Amino acid sequence: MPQESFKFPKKEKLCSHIVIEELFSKGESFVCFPFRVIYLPTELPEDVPAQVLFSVSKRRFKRAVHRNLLKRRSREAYRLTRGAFIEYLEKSDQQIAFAMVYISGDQLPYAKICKGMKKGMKKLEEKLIEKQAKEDVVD
RNA sequence: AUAGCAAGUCAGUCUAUCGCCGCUUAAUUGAGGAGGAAAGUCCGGGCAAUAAAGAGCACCAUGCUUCCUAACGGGAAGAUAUUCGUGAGAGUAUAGUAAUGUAGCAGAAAAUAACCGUCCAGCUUUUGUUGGAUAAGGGUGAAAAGGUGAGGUAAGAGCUCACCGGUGCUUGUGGUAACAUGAGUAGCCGUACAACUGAUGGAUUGCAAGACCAAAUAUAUUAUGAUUUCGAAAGAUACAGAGCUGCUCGCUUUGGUACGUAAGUAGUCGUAAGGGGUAGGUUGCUGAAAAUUAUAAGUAAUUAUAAUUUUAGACAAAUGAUAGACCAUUCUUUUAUGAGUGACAGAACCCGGCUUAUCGACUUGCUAUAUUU
RNA sequence: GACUCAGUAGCUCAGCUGGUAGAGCACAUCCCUUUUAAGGAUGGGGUCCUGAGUUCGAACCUCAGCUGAGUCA
Repeated sequence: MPQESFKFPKKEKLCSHIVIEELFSKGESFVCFPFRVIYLPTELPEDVPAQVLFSVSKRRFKRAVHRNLLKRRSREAYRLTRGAFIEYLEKSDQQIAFAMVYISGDQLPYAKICKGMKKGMKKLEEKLIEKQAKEDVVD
């Protein structure tokens, strides 16, 4: 068992204008309590399995401090829980871009966000497996 | 002791593990990484681009004095008036009214005031009416034409006088000055505001400014190759007309058709160069009107000198999470445990202010009340 | 990040240089009509976004705040 890497460098953040626009116009989405996940398997400019973007609406949280705090918490949760998901992607040789949009009305503590994140990752993995299975059938 | 006023300071602390951002190193090696308001974007600068000979008008801002400052609509120390507070103190206002403009409603009249009233004269038997004098009185209004008293008068009136209030001029004293205060003298003195007058300042746009490098795609332009279209003269062939000549050959000449070449024109395709420039990248970007400490000058804002230090630089945007201990505080209650809370708020080109938000704690000076000595 | 606007009746808007806040539609009542619509008459309805200031007096002028739009790649 190789030691799990908890690093989260800039390569794995979604920064490209073009990919983001494509993601929000073409991507599919589902809700998983504190988050709304939008995903799109595409080719990425960097050599990594996945790129993520975290977003907190200005409409729900007026103050920059609160938005920052929630983004940090969700980023931290992703960093610690994504191990299995990345492993799966590497095995199946896919690249994916996805966005996590925070939709809860109040500020949740770290523990709840972490729970939601775990559920979200699992669900996303299942969806991808389903999709690939369909493609295989079509081929 | 309680309650306050002013000025200022701090903005929970420490340890471990796993991370993030840029810098650095041979190396996860090393040392860093959010505020007093980073906020609002309300003023003033730096910096950049564009524009510009100069002047005036318009427009906008400011408004007592002296000082501070790179500059300001900011600040410091004062002046006058006024409001709040028992008080320490706090707030607000302050260019000018010569000409021009405005002052709704009410009121006789809103700035060269005569509606009622008072008085005089004429006419009229009286009631009344016409002409004049008069600002003492009149339910108004935000504001009513210096105030009080006496003299005076037909009735009144700064019409005259005394005292008081205010104004202009001359002048003494204090103060850098605003101004304060005293003496003399004059006319007896009409309010407020402004778009009006005068003084000072203001070019516009903002780092998404601007500068540089530059894939992919399309391509101005240039060079070159291939190909296609158009295509003159000369030449040759056949045909037609005319002439030499009546006919044929031949010759000369005209016409048009086909052939075919070079220069040239236009298009298409390829190759090379190439400008502007998109994605993206680099720069602008943090060493500065810098910070800290000390000394000196000044009532103070602030300034000068010396020493020390380098102290965030991201760009779909870093500065976090978890665990434990301590600190402060709230609730419960078995009084030493348990549960909870930790203000406002997050750099975005950089400075100086202003304004707004803010839990709790501390320092210095001062005030009021009560008690004790 | 920088900059520019707006907020007035249930809705859409006027109100320009301070002096009683208005129009259209909508609503209510009455008239007209056999009835409805249309038409006519009358009426109600306002924290002028909020709070200070200037002024005798503020929807309007000044300052601070709140909310909602827009422009710049």
